[in-house]
Amino acid sequence: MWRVEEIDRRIVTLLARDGRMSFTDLARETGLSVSAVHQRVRRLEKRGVLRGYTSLVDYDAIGLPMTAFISIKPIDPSAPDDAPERLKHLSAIEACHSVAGDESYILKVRVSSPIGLEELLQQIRAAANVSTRTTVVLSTPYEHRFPVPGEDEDAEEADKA
Amino acid sequence: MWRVEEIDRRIVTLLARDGRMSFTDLARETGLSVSAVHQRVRRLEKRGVLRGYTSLVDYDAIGLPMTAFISIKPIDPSAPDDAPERLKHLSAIEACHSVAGDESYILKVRVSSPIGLEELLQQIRAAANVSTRTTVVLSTPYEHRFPVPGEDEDAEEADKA
DNA sequence: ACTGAAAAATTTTTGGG
DNA sequence: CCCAAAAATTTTTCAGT
Repeated sequence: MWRVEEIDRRIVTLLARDGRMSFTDLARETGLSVSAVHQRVRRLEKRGVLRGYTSLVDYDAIGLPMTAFISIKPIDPSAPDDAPERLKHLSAIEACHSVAGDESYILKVRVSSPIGLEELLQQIRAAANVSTRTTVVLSTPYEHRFPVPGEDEDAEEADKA
Repeated sequence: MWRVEEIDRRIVTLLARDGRMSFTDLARETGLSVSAVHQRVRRLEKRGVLRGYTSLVDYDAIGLPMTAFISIKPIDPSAPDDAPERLKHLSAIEACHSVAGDESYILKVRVSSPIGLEELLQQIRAAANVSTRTTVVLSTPYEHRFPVPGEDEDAEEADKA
């Protein structure tokens, strides 16, 4: 896998901060011409570095105020593990991560109420033949931040002297 | 909190699927005029239902191929709990959720390597005076899906007869 | 790869029902 | 809250370096 270079990285960062930023603004921020950034963005899209764009939604406002993480474990460990396939019709599941550790997947889900969560858990257990462990989210101080590679280094000016 | 009505919900869903969809396309999909959808989108933004827009990034390509969930617990339970504040300067932390259960927060992080994760854990423990429990993500079958309220009901045509 | 500029399309404003 | 149309801006294409 190749390394995304400086100016492309800047474009990706800007679009992560504002997915609708115009090419005009991207050009101004990067010092390139409009057509140059345009070309770069299209290339980043084609190469899959930019996978798409989305809006950030207030889930309280649309009637899904409850978030939870559900860890799942197969009841029959010898059965083929196709849980993601079996669960993907459940639209409440925002994400599905395969993980190391005692359980096999972590799901992030959004539901309308405790009863909605209960029903979802039943559907998950039935669909994938798994046991579940649920962690309810109480609040979310922050989310959807953009991790920048090499930003958290401790001693950045060590080799200046 | 008021209820987002049908057509606004459709707009939100469309923009969740494609955050750069044009007003022209939104108008066609909703059957409204361009200015009507424009007005509605601006209102949804002002009311905070649409919180913003972002690009979906391939973290492998930008040098952050490793994802993990880190659960944290205060070492001194009597100290004031300002962990989110103390941690938010760490850009590797994509999200911070306060949760019910044995631990107090779940962090989602992106790092470049196992060593990067080790260093991040040290920084987290030092900055927030917490113990950590880490679950490494092996792969992500899906992510960033948009949960649609009322999509997972089992018996939808029960009261038709 | 980048630039500048023309052409095409979209966004935003305006005026009015 | 809705539409239609004008005005402003952006996106997209393209010839040239």
